[in-house]
Amino acid sequence: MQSAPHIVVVDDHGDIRDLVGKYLAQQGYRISVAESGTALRRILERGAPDPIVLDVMMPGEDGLSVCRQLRSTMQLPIIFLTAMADDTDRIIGLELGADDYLTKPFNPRELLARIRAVLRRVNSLPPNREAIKAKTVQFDHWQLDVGRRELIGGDGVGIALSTAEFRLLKAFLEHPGLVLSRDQLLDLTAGRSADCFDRSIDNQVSRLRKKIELDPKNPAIIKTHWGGGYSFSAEIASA
Amino acid sequence: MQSAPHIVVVDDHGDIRDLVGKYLAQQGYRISVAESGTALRRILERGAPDPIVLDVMMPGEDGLSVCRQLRSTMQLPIIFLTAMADDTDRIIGLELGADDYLTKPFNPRELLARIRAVLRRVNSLPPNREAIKAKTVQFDHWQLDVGRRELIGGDGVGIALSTAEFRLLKAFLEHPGLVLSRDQLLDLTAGRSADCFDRSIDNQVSRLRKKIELDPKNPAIIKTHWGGGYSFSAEIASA
DNA sequence: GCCGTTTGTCGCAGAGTTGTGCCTGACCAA
DNA sequence: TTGGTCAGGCACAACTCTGCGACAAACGGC
Repeated sequence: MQSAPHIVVVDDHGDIRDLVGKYLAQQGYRISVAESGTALRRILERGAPDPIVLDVMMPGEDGLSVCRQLRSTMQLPIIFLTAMADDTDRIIGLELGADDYLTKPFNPRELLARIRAVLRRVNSLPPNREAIKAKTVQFDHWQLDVGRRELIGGDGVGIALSTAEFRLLKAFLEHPGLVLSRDQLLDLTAGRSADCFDRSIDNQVSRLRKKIELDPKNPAIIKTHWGGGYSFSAEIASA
Repeated sequence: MQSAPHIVVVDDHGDIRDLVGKYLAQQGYRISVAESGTALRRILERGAPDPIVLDVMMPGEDGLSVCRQLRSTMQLPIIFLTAMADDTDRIIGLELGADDYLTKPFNPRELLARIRAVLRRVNSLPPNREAIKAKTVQFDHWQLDVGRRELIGGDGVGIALSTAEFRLLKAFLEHPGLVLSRDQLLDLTAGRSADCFDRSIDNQVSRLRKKIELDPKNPAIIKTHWGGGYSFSAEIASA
């Protein structure tokens, strides 16, 4: 959680700039807005922002050419806004190196979700599939059957895990001991659903704890790091 | 600490100039006041100040145009004062290159906080992530596990660090030996909360010392530089 | 189409952390 | 030595973060 990310919104419509800017500022981001590619370049001179939200359709220089030009000089995450729901344009945008796109009219919440996803990806951990090549993994008094997505207790009794629980547990097993932020966990659990409220991770952790911890109130396997995230602190042995 | 920063307050209201000027002078800053853009330019001829506090609404030439003109000729931190609580205007200010803004009526303390934040940003140290690419760092009789956010003592016993403690220690490890001012430390520890009273750093240092120093009363690792800040003076080896 | 399961969201209460006030003691300059 | 400023440290308060129960929406099987 470094200092708040800096987002630049580029759109020729004042009302969209207002709406988006206001909403994102409210969410704690540092916002700059620009009405054209030229104005954007002026902002960029004063330091690189984290992601850029860029309208495709603008009079004069359009978003695609701005993107093309930016990409040639610097590595910046770009999220496109486009009025055209036509897939062709989406694909062109992504081909140019956009990290994501959104078609108007859009829900501000969804934009927020995309932005967070992009930011997550930028700070993402390298994957570590090695740890889990094995068919079963042992930790604490459990044995995880990766294929069956099932936990087997010391007494041989199996407990079924839901998809999300299994993904979360796998993310932990692939990065044992590390303190993982909620954003990283969202990323690791293949945060397919563009959900933005990372409190959902809290809930998943809570549910998982209820299944695997002897005493869920005093968790011994998944530890909480106040202000930091969670870590998996049990010994792991793959078989 | 170098010589006190020089702040120019530009507002057409005499009472605000007095109030703000008096308060900031009391805090140890060198203050100039101006009632208009013309007066500001006269002050600027005599040397560039550090930040400018600029009212948006002024008769004649307003703050926005003053800002636009300043930005075209020199690189100066600008903090806007605006009576309009409307977010649109805030964003317009940022678009023009303001570094921060404040809506009237404002708390002088908050203005102070913003000024300090801007000054911190201007004097900020370049980040030095290289030093800590390694997974663990050794110093004194400790070994810091960066991923686990844990200190391991010579006896192998781990000590958990809180988020703020970990950030502070990391800041020190990334700039070993350097005397870091409280402002720089606030900046390095991602001083998210724009709190102005740097005594909080003292407290963090105190808490950290209690955890890592053999004798917290006679600190050997984190040294105090009277009137200057703190420095990390242990040998560091990354593994 | 209905129903059970899963999963995200909300809201509140509790826990832990972190900032602030205040006092004491250390350091520096006359 | 004396006065002033700055740092250390304690304790409290405020704050933020987290845990979790409850609810609702989404999903999938039948």
